[in-house]
Amino acid sequence: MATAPTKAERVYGQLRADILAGRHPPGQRLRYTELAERYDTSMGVLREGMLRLAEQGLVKGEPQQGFQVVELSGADLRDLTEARCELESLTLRHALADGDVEWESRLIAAHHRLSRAAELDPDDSERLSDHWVAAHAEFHRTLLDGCANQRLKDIAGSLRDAAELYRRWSVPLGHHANRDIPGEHAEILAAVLARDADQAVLHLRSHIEYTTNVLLDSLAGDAALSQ
Amino acid sequence: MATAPTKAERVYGQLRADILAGRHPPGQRLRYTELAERYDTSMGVLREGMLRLAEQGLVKGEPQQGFQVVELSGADLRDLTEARCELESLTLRHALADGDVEWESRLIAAHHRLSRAAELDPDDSERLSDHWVAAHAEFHRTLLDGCANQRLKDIAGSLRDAAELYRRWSVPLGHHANRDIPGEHAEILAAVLARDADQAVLHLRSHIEYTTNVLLDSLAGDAALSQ
DNA sequence: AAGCAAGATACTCTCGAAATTTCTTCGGTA
DNA sequence: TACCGAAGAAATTTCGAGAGTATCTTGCTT
Repeated sequence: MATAPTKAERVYGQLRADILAGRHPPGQRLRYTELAERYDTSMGVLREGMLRLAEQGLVKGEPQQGFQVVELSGADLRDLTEARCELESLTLRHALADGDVEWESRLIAAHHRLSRAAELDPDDSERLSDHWVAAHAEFHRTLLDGCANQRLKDIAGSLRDAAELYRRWSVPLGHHANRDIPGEHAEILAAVLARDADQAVLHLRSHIEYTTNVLLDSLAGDAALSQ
Repeated sequence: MATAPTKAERVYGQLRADILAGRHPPGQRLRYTELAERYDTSMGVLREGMLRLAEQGLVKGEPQQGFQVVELSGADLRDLTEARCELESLTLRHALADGDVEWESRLIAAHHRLSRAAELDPDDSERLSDHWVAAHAEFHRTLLDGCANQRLKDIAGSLRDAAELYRRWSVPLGHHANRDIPGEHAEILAAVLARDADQAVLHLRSHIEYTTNVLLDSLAGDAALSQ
């Protein structure tokens, strides 16, 4: 059959993508009967997927009360940002130490694709375009990809996914900030190509923290996400 | 019923504990029919547990070929150790910055319990005693527990679990090394109580790396684990 | 010896029953 | 009348067994 990847895998992937893309809002209860119809599958397969996502921290599950998408909170965002800054800095330093010309080439390519992608959704100028989001994720993934330590890369990746939820739900409120995101990416790239680790880490950290500060500002007025 | 925690939870916990304790050797295939009898449950709940463990990286699963305990390799141990050194150092610094007297007290208590625990199994002097292993894990967990950032603590904890597998399977080969483990713990504790971050991190790193070097030496002769 | 087919084995998925939680209704009391 | 609590009903989650499907093994043919 053409079903080489198992059905559980497909459902898991769709559920994960839908959460990350914001099609299941934070805090929303994930009921089996609803989702079983949406993803055309049975409860068992759904349960497997939700258990996996719970293990990743993308959904939260209590013993006899089902699952729900994790809630967003300013306190967690601060923790998350701190962890990301530390982990991405660390991994980037390793990438600069380990990465070869092949890696540099892929990074330049990813940067070029990102720089040519339209940032805002053509249909809804209040939201980021899916294409740009994908290109952005790919640039940052490639940035750390030079690191030879797979575990560090995996951890940084999972933290980045967690941050994606915050970005999806808060950016529309803060994108007006007068900010040169393409310029920030260019600075990171230039420092990497110059093999200047300190400078590269500095730019990467402020890139990460800038986004968080914008989000925290926009969250500040939102009681549901306070503290 | 007295079964407040769900059955899937119980089976998952037992399976995880059995793997960590070495009752399922690395590389061993985990067949449903065997385990269903061992844990007195059905295939469905077993599958859920294995999927969760796969997400953690404790078992490996291919689409239509079931699951098996992860293989050990020197290369992965090096990556793991590097990651642990970085993460535990980082988290320990945060703990020293955030931790209060309550934390210090718990750490002293954990250290005392560890220092009074018998290191070797009374029945089998080639293996570490379960009691000592538990006390050791608790000391290291408490050491990082002062850190206010839950995400950093979780990551450090999961890396520590992964390392536990290596310890379980390699220590019998290397415990002859002339090493003062209680002294190493005491040095870490003293530096923490003196609030000397640099010194504490230094001792912690060498504590972690020492164990790995012993393991790598013992793995070197074992072809199955090379590279 | 290599290739192929049939049987055996193992994994994946669905369906339905059991157990638990949550919601609703009803009666009592201040 | 408003509020609190208990009992029953409904909804939801969890668990288990069997059908379906893929992979591996065995033995035969070329």
